[in-house]
Amino acid sequence: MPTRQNQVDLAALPVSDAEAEVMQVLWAGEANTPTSTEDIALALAQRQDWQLATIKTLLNRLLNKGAISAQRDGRRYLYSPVLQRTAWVSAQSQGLLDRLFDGRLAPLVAHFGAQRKLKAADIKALKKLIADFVK
Amino acid sequence: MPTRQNQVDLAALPVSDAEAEVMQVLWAGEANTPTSTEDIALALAQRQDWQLATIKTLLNRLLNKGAISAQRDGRRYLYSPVLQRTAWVSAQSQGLLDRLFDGRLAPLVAHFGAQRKLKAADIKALKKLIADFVK
DNA sequence: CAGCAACGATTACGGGTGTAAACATAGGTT
DNA sequence: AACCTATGTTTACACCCGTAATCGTTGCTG
Repeated sequence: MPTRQNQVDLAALPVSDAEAEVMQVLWAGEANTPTSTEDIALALAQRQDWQLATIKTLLNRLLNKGAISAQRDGRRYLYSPVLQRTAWVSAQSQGLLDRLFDGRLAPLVAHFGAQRKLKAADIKALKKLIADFVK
Repeated sequence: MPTRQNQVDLAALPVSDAEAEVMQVLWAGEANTPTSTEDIALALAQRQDWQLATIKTLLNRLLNKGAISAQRDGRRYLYSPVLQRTAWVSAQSQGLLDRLFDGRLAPLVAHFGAQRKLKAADIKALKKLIADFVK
């Protein structure tokens, strides 16, 4: 019963908000270095007010979902992300676009523009991005 | 008690996915015309395979949340959105930006670019948008 | 006027989620 | 050797959500 791992379609993995918070910590480790529960707890302490037990629960759920993997390290485990951040971000973003903007990016940008949510700096950044895309 | 209505901060209203589906129908009514349960059911039948009872449940939950209002019309009610689509879309979008892109739009666009998720038409549309913003 | 049908209101129920406490176990400590 | 403690595993529990079925009421119909 150590390393479970129901092989799953990673793209469709449902990761809850709290679980995502844990993933962020794993992803933050440069080069996806395996991370101990303790280090995860330390990192999370900055933003969440969770008991250690809560973090352990989330790690277990992520393990069972196959979103992370664990390798023994003495008396404990070190965890690594299996689900990659880029894939998750893409799925989240595309999901929102699909639900609200007919799956396309331009309407979202237009929405922000119409709502006057764009500062000059934002517009400038976008302009530069687009220019680079064309190239 | 017919018209409940706990007055709530509309911006922070948590509308679930299924509830949002109902809202979409109300928002689709031109000029936010009050809509009957029957018409809502008809509209939803296109996309969802829900029993009438399910729709009634969702309408009630939305009513209790204050996301919609109801006005009697004989033996039934006509429903209108209280939460406006634009506000909801903004909240959803901003939420995603905050969670994944440091609250800014450019990084999201950059992500799509980096993932090669942008077709030429998309880039063209974006370019035009940006140009108009500057003006 | 008795019964039916259309509505809304109430109740239901399993699964996911946030948030943990309790339990089990294996090293380290005295 | 006995105990403490860190660590993972199991169990808990309330609330939200998807999805309805059932109940109650009030017009309509024959």
